[in-house]
Amino acid sequence: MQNENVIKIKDAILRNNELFDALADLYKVFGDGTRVRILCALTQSEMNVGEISAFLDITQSAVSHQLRVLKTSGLVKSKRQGKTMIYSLADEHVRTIIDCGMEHIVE
Amino acid sequence: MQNENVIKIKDAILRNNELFDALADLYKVFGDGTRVRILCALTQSEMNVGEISAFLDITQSAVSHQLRVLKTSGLVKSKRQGKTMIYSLADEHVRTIIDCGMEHIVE
DNA sequence: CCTTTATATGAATAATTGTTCATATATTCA
DNA sequence: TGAATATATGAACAATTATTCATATAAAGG
Repeated sequence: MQNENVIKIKDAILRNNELFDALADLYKVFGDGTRVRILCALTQSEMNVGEISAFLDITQSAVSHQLRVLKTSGLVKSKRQGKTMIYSLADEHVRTIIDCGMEHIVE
Repeated sequence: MQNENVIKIKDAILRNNELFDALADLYKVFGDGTRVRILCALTQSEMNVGEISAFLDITQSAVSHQLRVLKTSGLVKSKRQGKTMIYSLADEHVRTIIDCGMEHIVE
């Protein structure tokens, strides 16, 4: 009894559900004070882990854990430079999303 | 290697801790599938609780709980119409923030 | 009033998550 | 190679949170 249209509609809903979940997952990453601080710090300039840690006064371990979250979700990228790892924003979208939120806050 | 500029920037960030927390709290609200669905539904048109519940196939209680979160954080508003409560987006920022996230997703 | 319908809310539970501590891995340099 | 430095990671713990179930409140109509 599953005609083509029903299947299409189901697919559409499924696709949308995945989209919503992806959207929620993205915002979840921004929904933590430490991660927002790291991202905002990186909007100013790229930094290595130690610098971020010192700059934001957060333990190295916590920074490292959160950087992994940020990298996994594609918001930051890293490059090795000798013993240190330099992190930077993955793309301009990150800046845009932060700005979007800021505008709502300071309204 | 903490020169004056670093210290200044650090102070600025520390003073803005409240801002970052506010920003994180805002994104936290978007960081849940149910709430994103509700918000997206409301971008189409205002709806009462029962309609949202049926439309998204979520229990009335869950919808009501999340609507409270959304209202407390200023993302939706409500008006009573007889026995029903009609919810709508509080302002255009909500739409903008969702669009911002969408753009990142579908890149 | 009493019943029905719509919505809100409180308590309990399960699941997720951020930090810390200890330790592992990786790179440089003596 | 061995020591020192930088970063990553795993386990454990505490805290937050989303849902469910039961029930309370609120409005409308008889």
